Amino acid sequence: MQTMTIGKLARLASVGIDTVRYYEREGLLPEARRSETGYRLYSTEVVDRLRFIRRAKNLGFSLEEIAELLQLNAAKGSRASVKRLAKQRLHVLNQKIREMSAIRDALAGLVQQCSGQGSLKGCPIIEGVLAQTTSNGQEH
Amino acid sequence: MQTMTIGKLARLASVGIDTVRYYEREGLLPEARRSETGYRLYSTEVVDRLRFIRRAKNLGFSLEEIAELLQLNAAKGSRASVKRLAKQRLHVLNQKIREMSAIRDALAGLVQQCSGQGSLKGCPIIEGVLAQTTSNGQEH
DNA sequence: CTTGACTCTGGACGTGGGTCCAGGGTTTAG
DNA sequence: CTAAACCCTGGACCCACGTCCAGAGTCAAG
Repeated sequence: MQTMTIGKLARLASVGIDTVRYYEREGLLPEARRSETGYRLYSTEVVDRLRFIRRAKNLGFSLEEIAELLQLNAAKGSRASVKRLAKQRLHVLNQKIREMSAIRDALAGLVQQCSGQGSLKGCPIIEGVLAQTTSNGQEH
Repeated sequence: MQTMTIGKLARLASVGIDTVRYYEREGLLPEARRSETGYRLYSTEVVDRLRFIRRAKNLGFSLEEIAELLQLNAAKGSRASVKRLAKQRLHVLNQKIREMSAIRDALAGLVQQCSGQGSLKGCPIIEGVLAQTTSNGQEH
């Protein structure tokens, strides 16, 4: 079997049919060949491409970044550019993990301090959130 | 100064005006008292409540969870229930951190293997994403 | 031939947490 | 008095990433 319609493709790649069409719209998949009656027809290579997309997504790449990767690939881009992209991703990822860990530690500290008994008056968790006498450099 | 309009409140709490109204709609803030001409009027306590919300959000609580916290507070809920909520949050947070770390490690491995030189053919990053001969227990 | 499974299109809807806008009224400084 | 700066409401819009729907055509099995 060399050619298949969208349903089979979707099944093989473990994505939804709508997702395939969505990726086509978004330019992550090339426009499919059509049968005489308008059905999209795919070769097995597209299964691989879809799996590539799915895995890159699992690695935390956004669809936009994946499109970029695919373009590099198609344009025979250099390894350097791929590495740059991956490093960027890695950086963002590390940043996020650090932030989340800080939050986790703060929360864990509060939970540990809390006896879990008694009324809310003086509950370390509530007070902990109330207190925090600014250390936040927020700002959108 | 005991009472203020929405703009000042928003400035003091470092949030947007629209955000304040949004929180009121969502039940995170009580409906404000109004002036004769319909302006919302706030006391300084509301600044604290807004800051509480902002900080809880910084700790990774969703608005829904924050509403729950505030209700516990208002209903004089027990410390146990607050602790339960916080522990839940902590659990989810740890889970996420673990997942992200796994992804980070996978990506870091690929980046390290990649020389950054040459064409894409044989680039460990691209191949790494292509390969991954299923280990994914994804689904929907 | 009919039934059911499959596909097509265009467009609406969903999430979470806001943000922005138009078209009005109000308050304050000069 | 006028202009600037503030406030009101209801509703549309934003992000990413899809998901679902209606209404219609197509294909394979029995």
